[in-house]
Amino acid sequence: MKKDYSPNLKKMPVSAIFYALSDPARLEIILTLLEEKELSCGQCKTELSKSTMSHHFKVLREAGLIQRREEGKVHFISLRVDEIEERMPGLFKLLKAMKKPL
Amino acid sequence: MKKDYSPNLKKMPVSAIFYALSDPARLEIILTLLEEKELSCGQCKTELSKSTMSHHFKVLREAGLIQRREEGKVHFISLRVDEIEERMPGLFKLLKAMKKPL
DNA sequence: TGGACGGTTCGACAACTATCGAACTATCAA
DNA sequence: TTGATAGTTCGATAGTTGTCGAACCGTCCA
Repeated sequence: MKKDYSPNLKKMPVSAIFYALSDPARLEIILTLLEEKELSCGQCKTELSKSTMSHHFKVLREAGLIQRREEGKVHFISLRVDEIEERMPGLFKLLKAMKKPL
Repeated sequence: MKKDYSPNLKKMPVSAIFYALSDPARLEIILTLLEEKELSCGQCKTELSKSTMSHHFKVLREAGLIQRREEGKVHFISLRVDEIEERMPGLFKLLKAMKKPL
C-alpha cells in the first residue's frame, strides 16, 4: 500500500485551490468524494475519457485537495479533509451546500 | 447614477464563481472590497495596467461577484453581498478568513 | 471649445487548458 | 506466459487566459 507525495497545503495559494474547483468535472469528483469518502478512479462515472479524468485528478492532487493511495492495480483517491479545513475553513460546508448548476 | 446589467446569480455555475476567484489579482480586489465596501476602480492599487485591471473587473462582474455603479466619470464597484451569500452560503466568511498566499 | 481624467475596448501575443487517442506501466488472473 | 484490467503519460489540437499599449468614449472643468 503506497501513498504518494502531497503538496503542503499551508503554502498552497488559495487562488490555486479555487482554480482546481473551477471546472464542473472536478467539482463532480469532489462532490462524489464528499459522499463516498474513498473512490477508485474508475468509479467516477463520467462521459470524459480516461486520460482526461486522469488529468483532472492530477490538477486536484497538485492543488492539495485530494490524495492518492495505490493498492494493487487500483488507485484510490480521497479528500484531504483536515488539511483543507485548516487552510480554508468552511470550504467543505460550502461545497456540501452547493446547488446546481456546477 | 446608472447601474448596469448584472447576471442572475441563481443560475450562475459555481465553477464560474470559483474561476473568478482563481486569480491573485482578483482575490486582492475582493479582499479590498470586503473592507472598503465600495471602491472606484482607480483606488485598487496594483502593479497591473489599467486595461488588465479592467479585464479583471469584467471577469468578476460577469461571474456575478461585483456590480458597477457609474457616477459622473467615476465607476464604483461593490460586492453583491446578499446574492452571493444566497448562492454560496459561507463564501464571504471563508474569504475573510483567507490567509496568504493568495 | 478644448484638454485632462477615469475607464473601457481592441488587437496582439505568449502561455496555459481541456480534451482526445495511442502508447505505456504495473498488477492480477487464467 | 499471455492476456486483461486500471491508470498514467505523451503528443497534438483547438480554444482560453492574462497581459500590455494604443485607441477610444464620457464627463468634468478651465
